[in-house]
Amino acid sequence: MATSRQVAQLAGVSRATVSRVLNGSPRISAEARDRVHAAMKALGYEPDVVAQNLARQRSYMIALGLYHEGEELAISTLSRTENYYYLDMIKYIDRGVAAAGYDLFLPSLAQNKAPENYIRSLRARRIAGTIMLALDLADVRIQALLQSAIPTVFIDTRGQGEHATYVDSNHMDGARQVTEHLLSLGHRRIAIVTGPLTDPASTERLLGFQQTLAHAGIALDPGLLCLTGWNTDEAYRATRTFLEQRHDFTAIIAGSDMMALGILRALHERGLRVPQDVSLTGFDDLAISQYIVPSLTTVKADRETMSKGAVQRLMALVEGEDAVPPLIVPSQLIIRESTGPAPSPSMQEK
Amino acid sequence: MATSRQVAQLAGVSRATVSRVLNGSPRISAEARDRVHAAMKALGYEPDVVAQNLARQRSYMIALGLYHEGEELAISTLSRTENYYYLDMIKYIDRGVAAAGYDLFLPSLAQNKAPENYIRSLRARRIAGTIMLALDLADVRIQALLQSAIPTVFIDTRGQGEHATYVDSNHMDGARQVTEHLLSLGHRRIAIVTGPLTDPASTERLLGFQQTLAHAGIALDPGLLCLTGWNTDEAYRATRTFLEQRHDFTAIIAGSDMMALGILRALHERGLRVPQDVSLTGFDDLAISQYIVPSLTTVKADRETMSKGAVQRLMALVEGEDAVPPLIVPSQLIIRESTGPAPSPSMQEK
DNA sequence: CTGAAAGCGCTTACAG
DNA sequence: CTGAAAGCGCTTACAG
Repeated sequence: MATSRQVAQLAGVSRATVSRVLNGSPRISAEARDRVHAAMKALGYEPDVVAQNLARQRSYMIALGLYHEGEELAISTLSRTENYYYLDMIKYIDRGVAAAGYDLFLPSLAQNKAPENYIRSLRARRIAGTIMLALDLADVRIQALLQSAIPTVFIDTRGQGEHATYVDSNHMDGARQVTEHLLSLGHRRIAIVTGPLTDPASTERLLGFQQTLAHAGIALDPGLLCLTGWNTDEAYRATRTFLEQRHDFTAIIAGSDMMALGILRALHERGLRVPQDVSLTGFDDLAISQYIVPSLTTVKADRETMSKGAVQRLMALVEGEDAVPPLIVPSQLIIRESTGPAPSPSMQEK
Repeated sequence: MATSRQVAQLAGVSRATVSRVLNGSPRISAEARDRVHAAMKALGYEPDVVAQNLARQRSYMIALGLYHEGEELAISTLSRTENYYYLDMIKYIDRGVAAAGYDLFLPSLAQNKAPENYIRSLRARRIAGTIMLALDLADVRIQALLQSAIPTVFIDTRGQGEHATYVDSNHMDGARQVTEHLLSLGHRRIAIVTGPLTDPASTERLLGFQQTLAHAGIALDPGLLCLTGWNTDEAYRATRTFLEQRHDFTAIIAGSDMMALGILRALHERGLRVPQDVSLTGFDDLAISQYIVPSLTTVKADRETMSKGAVQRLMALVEGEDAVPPLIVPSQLIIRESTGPAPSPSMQEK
């Protein structure tokens, strides 16, 4: 590996000049610039990122955290079905961050063992900022992050602070759309199988559901509310238990597409057909949702817009802007095979 | 952020001593150690990783590359359905790497624009080693990596070199198991819908399939071989086209679970039921495969063993061992709902 | 526009 | 066992 010293020598300039050329300083003569560029080419010079980071006292790395209640803040959790939703987001985040000249860093488990060191370890790496996915605002590490001066954008959690803002989808409106869709198909007894209400996304959706029902003159039956975890397996198990107690509904709104997959199986095992016997909807619109049989009616979260918005906001925070406003992205209902008219022996049409 | 200088001052020792304590040097007095530890606690000291990396001329970061033909070597590709298979692997890799005191680094797109700089940029970061998933050995960057002294473990691609080894699953035996399973169910006309034969995994499986058929006295009908891409959508489209030409088979072996999902939809749209009309099998055993309806018979790749083996081998390479032997992990057939007896109007039982 | 010098916060032979 | 000093490869006021 060639060093800036060698480049300087070959170009017949000082290392300071090499550095200036490298960093696109304006006060440099065209001639010096050309000589340095030629020398860099000749030597195959690539600046030492580690040394740059030390000298500049900052790095061009963005930490990416992933979090679900009780879980670690690590990429490991990506393999959990409840996190498939984040895969595209990571794609767009990676691209956005790369375009801005940053790299993604994934803090691993080792650092999470001592929560009180979380911030310190980010600092020790001169992390420029962090993007946090799906987390629990009450977590001590998150609180520490909010207190710190580290620029942060939260996705799917509404964390705000002097150096923090968020990006989220409009859960309430999504719930409204899907509820109206089911109502228009004649469904009156609609069950909800969703994630814990400690998660604001669940609560907002529940609210949208409730309001829409109320508009239609229908009271929410608390016995049709089934709370469970966000992943496929938990939804599957919860639905099995739920079906043993109740089956006087004609539709289920699942908290996510991956949950819907588990619910679909539970219904299947019970001999209930979708959508002939029960209509089923999800949230998210994952890649697989259009392929499963039946394909899934769902509320699409515009993850591309959210991710790009997150990167753009993070860069603003990194540049020193404060009071960066949050972004709420619209949700969109996508109708597929899993929803159909309410079966006739159900409630009468209005 | 406290520095080692402040720690030294508070403890009444030199910075060299602080450094020695930090790195667990044996030649240090218990008394000095205690004083330094106390000072570190008092100041909330966390060593500056960037400075350590520069001084040591190495970092404790492992680069993780992901690659499919024509694609970038980036985490972005994780969102493609053909890469869901790698999600658990990343989990185990992250954990293994963290346990060894390393962090994961995801080289992003920006660096890939200039392929000739790929190695340099890894070097410039003092990357300790790399783990490469699913890639094309012929790629120029991979060739450069093999030439370089950077320790590398390939997963699912058999790259070897002085500083490189690989971990793979036993594709041929997996193909044998699934073929025997279908034969035992009375299937005689079996179609294969798989990824391109430029990928050795496909070729090995085809070989296993072919050999097993031959053992049973059956010749491979080339018209029952359908080559396409690894993702869900490509498999779906290819199967649709395929079904317009042929439907004189009673079973399909898909190249992966995600491909099977697309094939399932194509069959569904054609009015063919699984497994009553056509049996269907996958490869991989993804989390969703047990939930989709019908649940999928598949060949499980033991991703936990593969990943752990990869980390262990990478650490050996990083420690300077050479000629680290590769690891081939056994495959295991998992029988679920998507396979059943060949329908009666098919070939006669033997 | 350009260079000499100090500094970023560690580590590590070299002496003792 | 411990310290003084040099070094890792850059960047950046400070002069000129």
